[in-house]
Order: sequence, then structure tokens, then C-alpha cells
Amino acid sequence: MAYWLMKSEPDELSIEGLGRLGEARWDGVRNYQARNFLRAMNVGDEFFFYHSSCPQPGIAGIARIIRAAYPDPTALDPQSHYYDAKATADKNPWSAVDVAHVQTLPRVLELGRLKQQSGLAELPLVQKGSRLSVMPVTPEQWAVIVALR
DNA sequence: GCCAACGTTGGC
DNA sequence: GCCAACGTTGGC
Repeated sequence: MAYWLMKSEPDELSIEGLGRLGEARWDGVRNYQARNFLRAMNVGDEFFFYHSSCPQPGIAGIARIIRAAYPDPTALDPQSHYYDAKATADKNPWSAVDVAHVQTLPRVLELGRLKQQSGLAELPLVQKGSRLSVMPVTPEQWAVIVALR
């Protein structure tokens, strides 16, 4: 089983929102590197749910992959914010996965705190200038973060 | 293939 | 709202 971290703006989908829904489609990823990581995910993989572009950026919970990558329908929907005019049903370059809520953390693990952990220096999240929204997390990094809860 | 211009991300 | 950093686009 692999570990990941994925960013979401809580206004779009928060860990609390996922908790209410139980399950959700993780769509709208429009970066090739992030998409490739989505495609590498397997059912059962777990990921840290990160809240970005909000008053308290940080890891807010844990969730699980329940469906492996499939064509992202929002790319074909002209009404969608994530519509891609160049995508077609036959050639849709974008992928989505389905996820399920596992755990909402009692307190958000704030970005500033994560940056202080020496064991996380290699994590793209804490690196200057990194905007990657889907990234792998090593078992060692996972353990460091889980211990902060 | 280079690179300037532009759009986006995301913390602050 | 600001702005640094990054990714993408498109002319040449």
C-alpha cells in the first residue's frame, strides 16, 4: 500500500465535507505530474487531506482511494470550472479517482509545523516554490506526520 | 528549441 | 490584495 498527499481548497471540498459525504470523486487535477501520481494510485492507498488557500493551511485528515484512476468527466463538461476544450471522450488527458473519508484530525497540522520537521524536508509540500497538488509520501514521512496528531 | 508573456497556485 | 514561483502557450 502506498501513501500520498493531496491538496484541496476547503471551499471546494474539505475533510469535514468528505466526512459528511462519506465518498467523493477527486477531480479537477490539471497538472501532468499530479495526474501521473493519480494514475499510480491503487485502491486501498491512503492519503493526507491537505487544506490549501484557506485561513489555516495544513493537513486536516486522512482518506483512502476506493477507485483507481479513470477519465475525469469534468474535463468534458462545458459547465464545469475544470472544463478542457481540448479533451474529448476518446482522448481525455485528465484523470480522477474516488476517495472515502477515513479520519478527520482533531486539529489541523499546520504547514508551519510540518516545515519544522526534519524528517519531512524531502516532501514537496514543504519545499519553497512547490505547487504540486498530488504527491507521494514515503512510509517514513507518513509515520512522522501521523505521530504529530 | 528558445524564451517572453501570460495565467495559476498558494502562502502571507 | 500582493507577489514569488511555477507551468503553459505561442511566436520565431
